[in-house]
Amino acid sequence: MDKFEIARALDEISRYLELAEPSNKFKALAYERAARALRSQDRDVHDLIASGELTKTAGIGKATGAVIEELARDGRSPYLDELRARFPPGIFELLRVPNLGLKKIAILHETLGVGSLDDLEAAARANKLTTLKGFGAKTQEKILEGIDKARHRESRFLLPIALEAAENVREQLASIDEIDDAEVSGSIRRRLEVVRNINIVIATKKRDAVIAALLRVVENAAKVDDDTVKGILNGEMDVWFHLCAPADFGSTLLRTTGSVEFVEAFGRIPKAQDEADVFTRAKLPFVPPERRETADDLRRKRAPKLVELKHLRGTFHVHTTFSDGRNTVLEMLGAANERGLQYVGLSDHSPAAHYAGGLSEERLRQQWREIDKSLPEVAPLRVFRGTEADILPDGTIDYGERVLAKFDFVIASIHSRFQMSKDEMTERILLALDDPHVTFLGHLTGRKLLSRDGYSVDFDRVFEKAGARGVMIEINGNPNRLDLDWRHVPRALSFGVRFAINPDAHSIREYGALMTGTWVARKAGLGPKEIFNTRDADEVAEFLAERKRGAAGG
DNA sequence: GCCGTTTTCGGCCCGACTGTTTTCAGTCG
Repeated sequence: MDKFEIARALDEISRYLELAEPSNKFKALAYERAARALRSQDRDVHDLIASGELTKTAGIGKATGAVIEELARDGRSPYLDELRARFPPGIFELLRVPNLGLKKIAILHETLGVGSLDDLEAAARANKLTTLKGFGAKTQEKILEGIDKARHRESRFLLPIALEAAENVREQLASIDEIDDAEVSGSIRRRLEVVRNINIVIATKKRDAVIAALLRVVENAAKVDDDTVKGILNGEMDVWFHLCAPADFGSTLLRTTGSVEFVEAFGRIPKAQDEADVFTRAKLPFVPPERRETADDLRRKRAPKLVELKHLRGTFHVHTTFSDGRNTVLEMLGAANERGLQYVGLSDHSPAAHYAGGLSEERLRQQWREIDKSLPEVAPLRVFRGTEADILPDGTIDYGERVLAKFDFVIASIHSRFQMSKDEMTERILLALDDPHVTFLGHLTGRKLLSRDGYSVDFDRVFEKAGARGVMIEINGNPNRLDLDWRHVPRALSFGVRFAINPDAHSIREYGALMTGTWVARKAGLGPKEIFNTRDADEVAEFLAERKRGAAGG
């Protein structure tokens, strides 16, 4: 096992310990810390073990060290196996219920034997929860509502997860000889941030043979009508296959890509093998799939040139192990280099974000030394020193004037007090936008797709101020956030706001959020010129320096 | 379970909020 797999196992032990020994929460915390300590190690875990330095690492002691050694050597830990055996396999699915944490889950399991959403619902409906210590009528009511939310979300999927599943299915189709062509359509092709099912268009001249073959590709496959087969993937995701003749592939692709409103506005769909020809024959300008949501999307006179991943020359909003990232400064910079980026803006958390390991001034200086040390190894990559600084409840920016002036750029984000009223929240953000050190506004609404609504805010007032102050609004590409929502972008544009596509990367892998962020920008109709990080390193450096001078000069 | 030291126990990150209490516990970020 590598360090990340081992760290995941340690996190799992930690979660089980909160259930198994709720009175000793620090034991669980110790395993969590050990996981974190391991992730932030530069060196290979097997080297650390061989040299005897493992347990000298801060946060890793005798017990956690022994578990790490077992996992590294055997790929399993008897201690973890034992813990798993003590609880029902689905017990952590209960965490999907809002406001239900491990402490309460432990009580529910211990006293009522609750081990799944179904168990929990039955217990709540039987009015059994109110009898438990720490639970009351309101909690029981909220849990019942929460179960509904958890179930509702169960059948919806984040775009990258659904896309990957869909592409896997499409690859399997390649082995079916009778299939001439296959393409993913539906909301996945439109790059909608949350989708409910997979749609795949299949071109074939031998319909019956393909239908027979499809029955083996997905579970519970069944013919809906002559052209449609429906099935289930991995026991959770609905898959629809749309069969058509090769000469009809383009038209079927258009029809099943949707949206329903867009297709209705399109009117009669001419037959064509190629989708672009469908538009030509209908005497309509081609509309990229991402832009096919409303009837208006068809009426635009000129299709704008949409931004593409390859246009992004660099990126901002990247975390490292100095705060809550999982890869070191060098690893994050190296990965950016491998992606062919010209520049990276590192931005770890500020002190107010305690839970995320926000950086003190001393830790900042250490990080800057580490950046300097790493630069020769990642040349010619340019590195900008930034921060993701908390917008405090009163609207001031964490760190304060003296420290903020030292950064090349500042991303201002809200990480606390989400439940303020709309007016209070708006005022808070407006005040933050007035701080001359702020370069970007981070994840504007704080939403987490499928788990948490964003806080309420007066968008127009925020856009107006951001436009006036020249503060760019981040399009956070983290698939869980995708915040700013593409639906709000046109309004922001009308106030002169500019954007940056930021990955909010907490690991090397999460640079992938540049792709999802680009999808959002495309859905919003943005071109390369409207995205700050399509500019080259010199332009960006000049812009940031100029802004800094403005902040200093007042 | 880990760590440090005023070495072998006591603290471990913290503040807001909510619902449960009657002074606090669990959850969240």
